[in-house]
Amino acid sequence: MKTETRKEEIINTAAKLFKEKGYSAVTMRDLATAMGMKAASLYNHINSKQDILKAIIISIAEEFTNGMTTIINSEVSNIDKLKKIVALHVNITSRNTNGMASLNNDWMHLEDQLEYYLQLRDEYETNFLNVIKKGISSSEIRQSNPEIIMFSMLTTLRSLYLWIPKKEDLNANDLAKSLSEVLIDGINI
Amino acid sequence: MKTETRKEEIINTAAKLFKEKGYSAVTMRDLATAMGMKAASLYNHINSKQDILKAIIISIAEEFTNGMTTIINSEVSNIDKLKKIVALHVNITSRNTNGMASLNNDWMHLEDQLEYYLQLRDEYETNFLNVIKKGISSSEIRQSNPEIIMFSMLTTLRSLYLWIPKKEDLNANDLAKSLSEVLIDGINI
DNA sequence: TTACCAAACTAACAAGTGTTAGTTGAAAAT
DNA sequence: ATTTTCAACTAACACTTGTTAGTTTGGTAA
Repeated sequence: MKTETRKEEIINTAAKLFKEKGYSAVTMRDLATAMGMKAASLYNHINSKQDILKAIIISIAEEFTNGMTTIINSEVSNIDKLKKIVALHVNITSRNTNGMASLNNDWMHLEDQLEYYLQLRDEYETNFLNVIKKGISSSEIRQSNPEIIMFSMLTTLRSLYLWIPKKEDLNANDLAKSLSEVLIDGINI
Repeated sequence: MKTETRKEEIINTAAKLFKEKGYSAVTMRDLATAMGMKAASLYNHINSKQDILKAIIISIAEEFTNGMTTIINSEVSNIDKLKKIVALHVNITSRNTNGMASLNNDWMHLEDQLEYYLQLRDEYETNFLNVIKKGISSSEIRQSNPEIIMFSMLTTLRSLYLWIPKKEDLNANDLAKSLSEVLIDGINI
């Protein structure tokens, strides 16, 4: 019950392949080859291809939900909440760039868990938008279309998985700081 | 030779399906059903599934290349060049949101044309980055990491295909203006 | 030793894949 | 009136897909 390493190895390898070609284009034989085994052997560890995708995406989505809840409930300014959101994305993405690719690109291939995923995403975006709206109301944030601000921030943050692996020299803290500078100080009053 | 409408219908329908599920997950039978015909009949109009993807992606990529060339050669400030780049994305994306989805998500499934596509993308990003760097040198743009600025702008612009269809009420000019406000006035000095 | 168990294997399946060949009926061109 | 062209069709192909069943192997516990 403690060392589920083989299963996790498979899931991590799958995430890497999914990042390169997408869920649908990766076959169980591709995955098996990458693991150095035969396709049928994978089923000693996992139940189905779909279960792999579920394991990758849902755990990350829940990390975001939990992170957002903590931020929402923290007693700081709305600008500082936005900075925490930036750091949350940098943090989660740094630890699992491959998984983030699946979350971004293959969520629609979720079957049983699709509805749940969409619910989490919806709530997340609602919370995000509320921080921005409150920031505008309280004059922390420049008067501007809050949806465009969120869209701009969120798409940038969602694309971090593409960018972080190319900039290994930049550590997470520095990146979060630079990103906040570009994303937030721009809209800051 | 003038009215290639049937072929174009197939390509546009394919782009719509590719947007929803991705190139690999869309079968020729899916496409045929969406067109109201049998899979084999598609081949009276197109050569292969791969050719459809090529037709979708390469034409858009070349539009971007041409647009960027015009902008680079125009005699305006670097900030105004950035605003023109924003407008270029809004314009191309508005006219073909489905195709933009394929360009963003399925370019890696290009076969013969993959190298060519990557070359166009590389050049585009180099030009984009140069405008930002020059803008910083000439003190039009706030001193900041030019790559992060480009990354932030480009990922937002590349995600427009997700956003434009949801905001039909906003016309292209207004959207370009609002986006420039958020993306550029933030970094503007 | 014996029994057990995790984790690999081979073989096979039914269904689905992109694509080709050849055919048909209707419309357009001659 | 005849031929050609267009755009659909049926049938089939060779291959790939996710997955299951049953077997083998090597190490660990009894």
